[in-house]
Amino acid sequence: MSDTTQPRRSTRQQAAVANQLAQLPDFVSAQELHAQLRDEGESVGLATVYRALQAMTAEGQIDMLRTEDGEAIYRACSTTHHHHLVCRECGRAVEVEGPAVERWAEQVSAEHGFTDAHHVIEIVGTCADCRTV
Amino acid sequence: MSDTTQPRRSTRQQAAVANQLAQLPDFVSAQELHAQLRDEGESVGLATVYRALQAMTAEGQIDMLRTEDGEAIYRACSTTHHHHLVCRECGRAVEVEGPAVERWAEQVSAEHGFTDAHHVIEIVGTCADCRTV
DNA sequence: GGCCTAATGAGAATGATTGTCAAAATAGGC
DNA sequence: GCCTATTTTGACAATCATTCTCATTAGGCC
Repeated sequence: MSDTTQPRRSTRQQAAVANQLAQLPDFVSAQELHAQLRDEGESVGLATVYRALQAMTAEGQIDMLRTEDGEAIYRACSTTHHHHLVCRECGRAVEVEGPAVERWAEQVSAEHGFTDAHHVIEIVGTCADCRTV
Repeated sequence: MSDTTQPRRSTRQQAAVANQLAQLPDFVSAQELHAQLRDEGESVGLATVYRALQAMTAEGQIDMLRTEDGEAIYRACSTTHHHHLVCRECGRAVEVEGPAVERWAEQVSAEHGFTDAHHVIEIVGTCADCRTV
């Protein structure tokens, strides 16, 4: 049960989702993405959009995170490993890196006998713009 | 909308929620908290549990964050801050601390003008027991 | 005690997400 | 190009946390 990453079949629908996502600068929810595709005539079933997003997330091709109210949002992601600093008011997200943290995570995992470790870090705060309101 | 913190009326139910939360070392979902209260005979309506948790979160008395699958979980603020190292096979979780990471998170937030920042770190790996299977 | 108003609770409503399963599409061998 | 085994799709039902509704109950205060 290793990550034998068996490639999925390539279909019009999956391509449409990947394409749309690649052209969007910001995070979108599955629902929004589905609506956009429909508006562009590239109609894809809602369940299929969810499945495509799940698959791409599992394969690490896109980033997924949660809004303050629990909705999952997705975005095409640069190949570099990074984390997010999200504003709890406006949802604006900043990508941040932290080599020190990467090392810490590796070390902690190793100390406890864990292998093949991945980690997720989310920092939520109030950004300067929202604070001054 | 400053912290005019107009005090809510104090009721048995709110006290029960606050109390229960104060005695739990870790995050719990509203559903779990509701079940626990029921089991202890201190029955409180589910909607009321949600309302109490919302109010306490708004007043900054407790922390709220989201699990990977979007469920809201809550914890009394005073608990020692720590993170989790979770096995992807058996679900076993180890609590870990990392002062360096805490400092890093604070620093990154400040650099980008974010205030009042909280963070969540989850490390997922395969533990020694599950690897040897 | 009695009044005013906020808080409660039971259940309905909401809304994102996931499951179901027959029909359609893909990859590969011929 | 054609056929077949398998995967993927899509419409809709099902799930499940969370919120809403509204009649009833219970604080706070005189």
